[in-house]
This record gives sequence, C-alpha cells and structure tokens, in this order.
Amino acid sequence: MEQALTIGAVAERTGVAPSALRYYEAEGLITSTRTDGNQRRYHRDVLRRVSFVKVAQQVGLSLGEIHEALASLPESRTPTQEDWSRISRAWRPRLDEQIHLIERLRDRLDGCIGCGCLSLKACRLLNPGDHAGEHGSGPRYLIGDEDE
Amino acid sequence: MEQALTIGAVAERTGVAPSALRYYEAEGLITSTRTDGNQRRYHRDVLRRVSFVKVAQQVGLSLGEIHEALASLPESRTPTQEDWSRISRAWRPRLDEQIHLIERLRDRLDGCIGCGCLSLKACRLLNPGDHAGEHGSGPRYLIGDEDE
DNA sequence: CACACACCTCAAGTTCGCTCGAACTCGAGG
DNA sequence: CCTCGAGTTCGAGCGAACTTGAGGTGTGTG
Repeated sequence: MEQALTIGAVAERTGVAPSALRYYEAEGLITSTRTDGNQRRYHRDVLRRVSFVKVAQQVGLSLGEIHEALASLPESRTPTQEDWSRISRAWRPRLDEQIHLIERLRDRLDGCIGCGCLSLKACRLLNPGDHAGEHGSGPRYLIGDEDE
Repeated sequence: MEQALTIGAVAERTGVAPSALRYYEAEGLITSTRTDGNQRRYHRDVLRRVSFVKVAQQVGLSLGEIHEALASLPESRTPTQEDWSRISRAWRPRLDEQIHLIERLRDRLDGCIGCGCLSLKACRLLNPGDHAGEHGSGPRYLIGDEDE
C-alpha cells in the first residue's frame, strides 16, 4: 500500500515549513488528498516537487515560473525522465545565462582579468573616461556603465 | 570639471528607476551631493555601484549583503582594483557555490543522463548530499529526496 | 521672465513569499 | 473514552524592495 505522508512528515523531510506547504498547495505547486477528517496526505512524489521548488527558487526563479514548469508534469503518475527533461529543455538557456552572469560578476570582481586590462578603473569598458584603454572594443562586460 | 549626474540621467543610464535610486540612497548603498535647490547630483562612480547592485541582486544577494560589501569601498575616492578585489575574495566561495547549484539543477533536469540511472530519485551522483550533514545546517544539497 | 518638466519629501500602497494566531478538529497511545 | 500533539481554516501581519500619489520646488530653454 502506498504510504501517505502527513504534512509534518513532508515538512521534516524537505525542510519546508508546514505553512509554506499549504501555501504551495494554494498556489497550485503541489497537491494532496484528504483523510476523512480533512487532513492532508501527500504522495511521495511531492517530496521531489518540493525539493525542485526549493532549488529553482535559489536559482532565482519565482514561484510563478516554477508553477508553470511544474504544470507540465503529469498529475496522475510519477514523472518520468522525459517529463523532467521537458522542463530542462525549457530552462536550459535561462540556467546557462544565469551561470554566465555569475561567472562574469566573479571574474569582474577578480580585477577585470578577462579583458586583459589591469584594473577596473583602467578598463575602458567600465570607465571609459579614462585614457587607459583606447583600443578595440573587447568583450562586452556585464552591465556596462556605458559612459561614452 | 567633474560632470554631476542628475537622478534622471543615472536612472536612464543604469536602467534603474529614480524611486529605486532614492531608495538605495536611503539604504546607504549610494550617496549623492545636493544642489542649492536640494536636488541630487551624482558622481559618475555611482554608475558602477548601481550596476554592481543590479548584478549582485540577480545573483540572489539581498540589498543588505550588497550594502555590507559596498561598505568596504572608499567613499572619498574612486575604488581601485584592490578595493573590488576585496569584495571578490569575500564573495568568491558564495558565487562558486551558486554556479555549482545551478549547474547541478541543469544537469539533473537533463535526465540524470550522466550517471545512467533512470530516475532522479535514485541518483546519488548528482546529489553529493553525503557531505551536506557534516557542515552543520548548511544548505541542503539540491533535491534530496532521500527516500528509502 | 515664463513655463514646462524634472526634481523634492513623505506617507501609503503593492507584490512576493511566506509566518502567526485564534479557534477549532483529528487521530494514535494509554 | 480521554488526552494531547499534530492537523485544519481564515485572516492578519511581516520584511524585502520598491512604486505611487499628493503637494510643492528647482532649473534650463525660448
């Protein structure tokens, strides 16, 4: 027989508070069945969904976007690899872009090494008023404070 | 002579609304001088600071954390490479971790192809949570449906 | 010098993602 | 059967990060 999880059990196993789980349900991110006494009982699949929500959130996605992605998962059966793969294909560009963004922030902080100039201050792309970098246009950096 | 930027100019060049700029100032993230008529005038350095705030936010950092980092920059002079490098050193682990997180989400969504297992749930290779517990209450690794 | 438009302050409102409290019910162990 | 911790709903509240609006002032152009 399928073991049904109580809200407390799911909370403990996912590290997400019961109140948050109810909220997610109200938002349509997860579903539950009810006992005769109206208490929620969760299928184990919900653990994966909740974990997915958590990670996606850390990556900077809103619950709305996550909802949209999860909506493509079947409700009636445990999602297959292909089900998740569909989400993957949809998100991949976004995730790649996000990685890129962080890498550039990291590299930029590391002294603008990427573009070969020696300092942020001297980098024409970042501080174009400076006489230091007259040549070329180099890689486009992050958010350029495009000052002529 | 130093050109002083109006709030509108800064808004246009950074893509951040004037209201947000005033908010940032109230929060101590940026500074401005005032004209006789009490209008804000910004030094060009503010463009870099604001851009920095934007990127850091996208990476998932709160204004509080950003404020803390920016607090290490000198107010009286244009920050040098070393000034930014200090922030870099402080943030690098965090940024690296964030990249790692996204990469794992991405790869995991790709169907756990790398390790050849069929279900997300069973995949331990992508879920190096075996170390998670050792670091106290640190971030739980990815999707840890440690079932069974 | 007039005039439009950019700017000012301050308070209140908005959205997101929850949390809390009140008041009540369920359900497993003794 | 009783108890008591875990569960329920509903509405209010909260913190972050802004936005909006009212009511008033500055400033650059014709």
